[in-house]
Parts: sequence; structure tokens; C-alpha cells
Amino acid sequence: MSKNQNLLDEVTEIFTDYLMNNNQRKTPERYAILNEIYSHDGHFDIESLYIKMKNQKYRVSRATLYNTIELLLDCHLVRKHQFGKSHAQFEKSYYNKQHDHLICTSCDKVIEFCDPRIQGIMNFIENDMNFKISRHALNLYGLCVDCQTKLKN
Amino acid sequence: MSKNQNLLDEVTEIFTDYLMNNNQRKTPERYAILNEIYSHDGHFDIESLYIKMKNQKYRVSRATLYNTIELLLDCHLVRKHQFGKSHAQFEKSYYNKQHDHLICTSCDKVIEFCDPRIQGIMNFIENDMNFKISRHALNLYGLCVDCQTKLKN
DNA sequence: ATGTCTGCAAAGCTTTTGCACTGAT
DNA sequence: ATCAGTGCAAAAGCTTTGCAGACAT
Repeated sequence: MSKNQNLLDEVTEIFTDYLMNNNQRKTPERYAILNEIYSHDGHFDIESLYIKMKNQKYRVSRATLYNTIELLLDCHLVRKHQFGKSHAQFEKSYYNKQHDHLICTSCDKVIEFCDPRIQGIMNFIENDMNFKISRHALNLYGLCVDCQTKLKN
Repeated sequence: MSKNQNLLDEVTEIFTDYLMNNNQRKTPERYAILNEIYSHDGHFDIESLYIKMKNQKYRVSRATLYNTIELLLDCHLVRKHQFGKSHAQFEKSYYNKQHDHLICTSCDKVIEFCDPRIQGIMNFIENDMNFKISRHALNLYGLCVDCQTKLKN
């Protein structure tokens, strides 16, 4: 609880700094959205975030969600993913080390993993192909353990 | 020229086999689409393919393009990508070894590259995390050489 | 007081679906 | 002669935009 509160305080401060430095207004809606995102784990899309906030006291519009997500992406408090579905998915990214994803094509579950060898590949690309990498996404599509067992029966 | 013709003959045969084995009709539209895709290099989206075919003698609908692309994906003659834009991009995949992509976030150029180390990562995931991988996508986003120079000025 | 940000609704884009017709089998 | 596949248009999703009003500065 207090750990979560600390995290929330930290990201709120980062967001505030970002808004000030970019001449953006510090509106209650923006903080409410940041708060909602950092209060839950896992991946989400705009629609589910909209529903979740509507079901609570919040009064937000989809437009504001899209607008605010853009700001959060810009200050790296949120990451955006396209896992092959038509709609984008997001996740909070502060204090969450960069990781990659296994996507189960049967049940749509998303599993995170880390592998240091990716760094080697990226170093090679930057040095030998002279491409300045700002971010990466390694997605492995296939069957998770559960679905492998299910499909056997 | 004759090399391209050989490739076209080969993929046509593969597609024909696929259609027969799956009780799908061998319609001229489907072959026209396959032909169009294999006559050009690089990545494309449905809309540009539609425009390109409309500008020629072809009479195709978007619905048929989406439908046929689905078949071509299923028989692995085409690969689908989501590079972070809202619309999907595709590329022919026969005789095109599996590769990954550098995506320039400034000019949207897509550059292909291969790195054998990815195989090591995938082996590890399959064996130690018991996840059955069917395909992967490693996308590195950043600035290509041209845009690095442009942005310096 | 000013002008940005908001909610709402409407429009935009990509993709999917419904329907009557065409044509591969 | 069937009925799957097609073109066309309309619908369905996700995302963006226009506008009048609200509110952070």
C-alpha cells in the first residue's frame, strides 16, 4: 500500500515536471488518468480504461484519454504496443524495466520476459548499421503452456 | 525476368495446392492479387494494393483483398506486420528468409536485417519457459542514417 | 481575462459484414 | 445447377477532430 503510494507520488511528480516543462496545464482529468493507470497491473487498451473510469466517479471522454495517453507516452510513463490486433495496448512503464512479450495466439494472454542478448543485437545494429535506436519490441507469438495442454485433449 | 517468372510459377503452384487442399475456389481475382504482390518488392498495405490494382485493368474490391490476404497468410506466402501505425503492412515471404525490421520514426522507412542471435533467445524461451513459438517480430524503432544527418542541420 | 483543455458528438480510416449476383466446380 | 466467392455499399471498430463551454493560469 505505502509502496504503491510512493510509486504514485513519484510518477505524479514526474508527470507534473513534464507538464510544466512543456507548458501543459495540470488538469484533474490528467492526474485521474495517470492515477488509474498506475493503480493496476498488466496491459490495457483505451476502451477498457474508459469503461473502468466511467464505472467509477470519473467523468472522462475518450478524446481526453487519447490526448492524455499521448502525453504519458511522451514522458515515458506509459508504453504502447501493437500485438497484431487492430487496437493498441498500453502499460505503465515507470520502474518497470524494459521487457519483451510472449503473445499466446490462442488465448491472447501476454507474458513478459527479459533477455539480455537483445542488447547485443541492438549494439550491433547501432554500430554497424548506423541506426540510432530509441526503442524496441520483440514479440514472440505462439502457444502458452495452458493452451498447449488444452489443445492436446 | 525469367527468374521472376520462375518465382511466380512456384508461388502460383503453392497457392493452387493450398486452395485445392482447403476446398477453396481458384478464382482469377485470387491469382491476380498473388501476381500483383509478387511483382513488387517491399512492404505494402491493403489500400495501396487496392489503388495499384484499380489503376490497372483489374476489377477488385477491398473485401476480396482482405479475404485473399487472409488465405495468403495462411499458406505463408505473405507476412503481416504491425509497425505501430494503425494499419497493417504486408510483404511477400516466399524465398525471403525470415528477417526483422528497423523502422525509422522520422521518415517511416522500413529496413530489413537478420541476426542469428534471435534464434538463441527463441530456443531459450521454448525450452525454459515452455512456450511454443510459431513466429516472431523484432522491431527496432529509431532514426535511419538519412534522418540523423537531416536532423543535424 | 485569456486561451487551453474538456466532454460530447460527429467525422475519419481501416477492416468487416450483408446482400444480390457471378462464375468455378 | 449449386453455392462459394465477388463487388458494392453499408456497418463496425478504433482513433481523431470540431465546437462550445469549463477551468487552469
